[in-house]
This record gives sequence, structure tokens and C-alpha cells, in this order.
Amino acid sequence: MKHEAIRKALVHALEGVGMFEEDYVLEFEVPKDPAFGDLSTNVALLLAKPLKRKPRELAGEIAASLEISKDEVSSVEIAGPGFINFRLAREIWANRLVEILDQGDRFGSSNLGQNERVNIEFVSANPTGPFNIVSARAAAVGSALARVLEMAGFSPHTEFYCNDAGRQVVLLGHSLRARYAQALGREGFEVPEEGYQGEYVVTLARELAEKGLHEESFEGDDTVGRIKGDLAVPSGVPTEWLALADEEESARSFGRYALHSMIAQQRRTCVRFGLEFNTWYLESELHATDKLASTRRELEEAGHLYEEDGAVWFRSTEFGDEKDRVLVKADGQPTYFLADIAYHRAKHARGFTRAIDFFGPDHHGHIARMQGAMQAMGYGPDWLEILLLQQVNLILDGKPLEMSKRAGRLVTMDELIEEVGADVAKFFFLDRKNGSHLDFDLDLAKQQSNDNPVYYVKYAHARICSVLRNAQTRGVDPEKVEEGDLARLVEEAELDLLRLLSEFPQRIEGAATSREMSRITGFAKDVSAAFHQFYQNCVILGEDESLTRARLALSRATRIVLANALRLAGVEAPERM
RNA sequence: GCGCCCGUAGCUCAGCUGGAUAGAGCAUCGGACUUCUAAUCCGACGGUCCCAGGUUCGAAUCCUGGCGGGCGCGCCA
Repeated sequence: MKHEAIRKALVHALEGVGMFEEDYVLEFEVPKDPAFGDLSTNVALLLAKPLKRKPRELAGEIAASLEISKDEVSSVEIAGPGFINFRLAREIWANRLVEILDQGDRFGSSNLGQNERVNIEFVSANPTGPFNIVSARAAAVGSALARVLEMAGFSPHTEFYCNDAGRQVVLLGHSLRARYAQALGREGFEVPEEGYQGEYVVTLARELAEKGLHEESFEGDDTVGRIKGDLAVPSGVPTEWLALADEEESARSFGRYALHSMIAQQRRTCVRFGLEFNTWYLESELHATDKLASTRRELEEAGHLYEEDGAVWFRSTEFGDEKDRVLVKADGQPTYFLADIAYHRAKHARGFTRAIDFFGPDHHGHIARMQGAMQAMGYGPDWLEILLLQQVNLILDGKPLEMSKRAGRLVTMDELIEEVGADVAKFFFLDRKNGSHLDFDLDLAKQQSNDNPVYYVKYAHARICSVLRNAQTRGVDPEKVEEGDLARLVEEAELDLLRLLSEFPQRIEGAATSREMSRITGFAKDVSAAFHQFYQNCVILGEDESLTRARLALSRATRIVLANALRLAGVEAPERM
């Protein structure tokens, strides 16, 4: 919302009491109670102390010396302990409405971010199985944050990091090898203790036994991010792999095949969920380009490493971690932690001035060491920002469903999409603060009814579209606005709605800086409610042509805001329901 | 034991980064469809904002200490 005229007048008035711009921060807020006007400032409360004045008295003096046109502000009042409240002239509101209509799908954008290049990494699930529910939450929130940041003037880059190297892939290989042997009816093959017990491995093994190798196509090159690196099906055939004398080598072949299959599957899920990434980054790429070694060297030269018990340690306690961490194991293998540092070092080298990572609830222990490593690299305390997404409980019949990946009993993201639909899932995930545990009520999500907030918002959008269609049928052009029409909007429901709509850019900025996407869904629900009230109280297509045009304009503006908010959420805005 | 997150209406949660009388939805009760989509709207009921101190003009919001719940504390990833 622009209030330059008010700002200028206030700055001028404050000079009169001896305060200059560098002495204070002038802040405005939209009072939650419309009785307090359209805009409010607490500047008198903040300056009362340094000026040794009574707040209300000071506010009165400031208000009295304000030089501001009646075309801008219709009234100025002092209220409460010393707030200065402004009521904007009717003309201003009409202008706001015109702005929304003019800006259309750009309405809500700002240049808060000044094109800052921000890397946003989320989901980054291990390629050892299908996406689970926590990944689904990260998918919804991470992608929404990227869109919100973009709208707020940042230049976000979304990224998926895939741990396709290391022990887990070998373990996955052992698991698939055992299941494959079992599928062939061989005796004496068991999935290792630490292996992957999931049903999906059994399914993959059975396919392998019955149909042989299956070359996957990796969907989503344009939307999910092109894959750099080698994910080809390994040479030979599974019976040959199984026959290999070296069990590790055998498991490696099965592992590579499983990787090939899992990543293809994960990317199909992304496409189904409408989830996009700019980059799909493979850990193996780091190894191939020797980035672990160079990272280790850099830390070593800066004096942050030492050797003990044959391992190489990072002195993370220097940066507030509770204990030092191993970067290279006694057997010479790098830890996942070293790879992660190297990965973030690469992000930094690629020119991102900030990186945001989403962590799952079980990884919060890694924050301190990661931040420590970034500091050791000299990246500054704010360069890496780690956001924690709390766990998700699926609730069925009022009871939580237990989920465990290792035990193989898990609800996958695909199953969730199947069950409730991608749009409902996304909205539910976004409609909660990052740090809150999320009870996902499957029964509620499945209801296509009034109880389901997703449909509440979608319905508002569809309802507007319906009205606009009806206008056409009646020969009214919903786009036409004539001089003076908009001044006809005087009903409380109309002004409440308009006031809310014009807050959209600030709401997006708030969501962008707080990283809380629940601001967006919450706003969408508020706008929907305000529209439904307006619809209930005011007949849009009436006898009065001028008033009809004004209300159609307001409806179109609402449609724009709802469509934009839903787009940020990644949810479809239907024209009919 | 140590660390991180959470604690707001019977339930699920908001509360715009410290503002004015703490809000929605669900549930319960009552009302509104010959009228642009009733997947909607209106009303009623419902609170020790976990507790105790502190900071200040002002605290659900910030600080300290408790209490309660969740999670984490590998040369796993």
C-alpha cells in the first residue's frame, strides 16, 4: 500500500517537534478493527519517551500540524494510548481497485528482494525409496516459498539434492539383491538388518525377476530439473549380477539399478504433484568433480581440522556445536557431512547470496554443525538459513497412523495424492506454520464439502467466475467501468473486501520474510470469507447499471487476488464447481 | 542428562515480527434458499493465551526460571 503523502506529511510534522527522519522508524499498520481507520501509526507512542512528552498529547500536536490534502485523507484521529489513525479518502480506494485490475496476475508483487539470488533446497529425499509424507510437506512449502519470494522481488532458484553416493545405495543394493533372489525362489538371502524392508523393494525385485531390466525414462527434464550425471542401468543382466562372487560388487550393480528406478519414480511423483525444481543435483557430481577434497583442503588450511583415531575431524565446537564431527572416517571414506559442506560450498561458488534449506524434524541436530561449517568457510552468519518443518501425523478415524520407513510400513506421497488429491494436500500442508506439528486429518481432507477449507476458497473463486459469466449472458460487459462508478462502493461489506484486497502485497512480503506460507492460505481464506459476505449482502448484477459495474469490478479484483494467492500455493483456481 | 521445536476455546489452528475489546473453522444450539452457485451467510455458546517472575506507555508475542508434550544426541544418511 502506498502512503507517501501521509508519510511526507508526518515527517514534516515531526520536524516541528524536533525529530528528524534519522531519529525514528515510521511504521504503519492496518488496524484490525476498521473503526480505527484505514491506516494507523504508533510514532507518537515511540517518540513520547525521548521527547519526554505524554503520548496522547504529542499525538494531538502532530496530528494538528499535519498538512495533508482532503483528497488523500478524509479524517485523522487520535485514539487509545496515542495512535494516530487515518481514514483514506474514497477516491483513494477507487484508485486501489483500479490498480488491482490493471496489474492483474502481477498484483501482489513488490521489489522487496531487489533480485537477490536465493537458493532454496527442499525435499532432497534419499533415493532409497518413494517420497513420504514429510517430503510432501516440504514439497508444498518449499515450492510455495520460492513462488512467494519471486513475487516479492527475489530471484529464487529451487534445488533438489540427491544423495546418490555412499553406503545407503549399497545397502539398498543388498536389499534389492536379497529380494531378487527371493523372487527367484533362492534360499539363504535376507535383507540386511539395516537394509530397506519396504514393500517397494519387493515389488521392484519381482518386476526384475519377471520382466527383466526396465529402462526408465526420467520425466520432468523441463520442470523438475535436468539430471547431470550418470544414472544409466548398469551393464549385464540381474542373473549375472546375482552370480558375482564378490557380494559387494553384486550389491553395487543392484544398487545402481535401484537408484535408477527410485529416482525415476521420485520424479514422476514430482510431476504428479506439480512440483518443480530448477536443479536436480546429484551428490555423485560432487565426487566426480573432486569437490570433497577441495573442501577438506580449504577447511584444513583455515585450521579447522585435526586428526584423531585415524579420522579427520571438524572442530565444530568452535562454532557452538556440542561436539566435533568426523569428516573422513578411519577407513578413508568421507562422511555425508563432508559432502554436504562441499555441496553448500558449491552453492556459494555459484553466486547465491543466500541459501535456504528445509530440514525434516529428525535432522535438527545437524543445524549447528552445518552453520558452523558455513562460518568456518567465512560465509557470514546469515548466508545459510535452515528451516525446520515439523512432523506430520496422518489421522484416520481420529487416530494417528504410525509410519516407519525401515519397517516398511509407510504412507507414500503418491498414496496421499491418490487419496485426497494434490491440491488438497498442498493446501493442508501450507495452512500451518513450519514449526507446528501437523495433524493431517484424512477424513476431513477427503470431504469435498463445506468443512474443507480448500473448497471454501476454490468455491469463492468459482462463484465469482459464475457471476462474471452471468453478466455476459445478460449483455453486461464485466470489464467496463465508467467515471464515478467506483465511488458507488460504500457498503461495509464492499469496503471491508476492498481493504483486504489491497493488503495483498504486504501480506506476500510478510510471508516472504517470515517464511511462513500459512500467511498465504490464511489470507486466501480471509478474502474468501469477505467475498462471501459481500455476495450475501450486495446484489452484484442489479438494476442500477453504475453500481453493477462497480460491484463487477470489485468481484474481478477479488478473483485476481484469489487466483494469485492460489497460484502461489500451487493450487488450481477452478472456474466452475 | 544435554540440545532443538511446540504449549492460545471441547477439537484443529490463526494472531501480519511489541499495539487498541485475543480470532477463525469444526463441534453444539438457533436462523436465512420463488432472488447472481446454500460447497454460502447470520446469530448464540465457548478463554487462567501452560505457570511464575522480568523488560515498558503497552506482552499471547521479547528475556529468565519452572511444568507438560514431541524430536534429536553414530567414524549412519
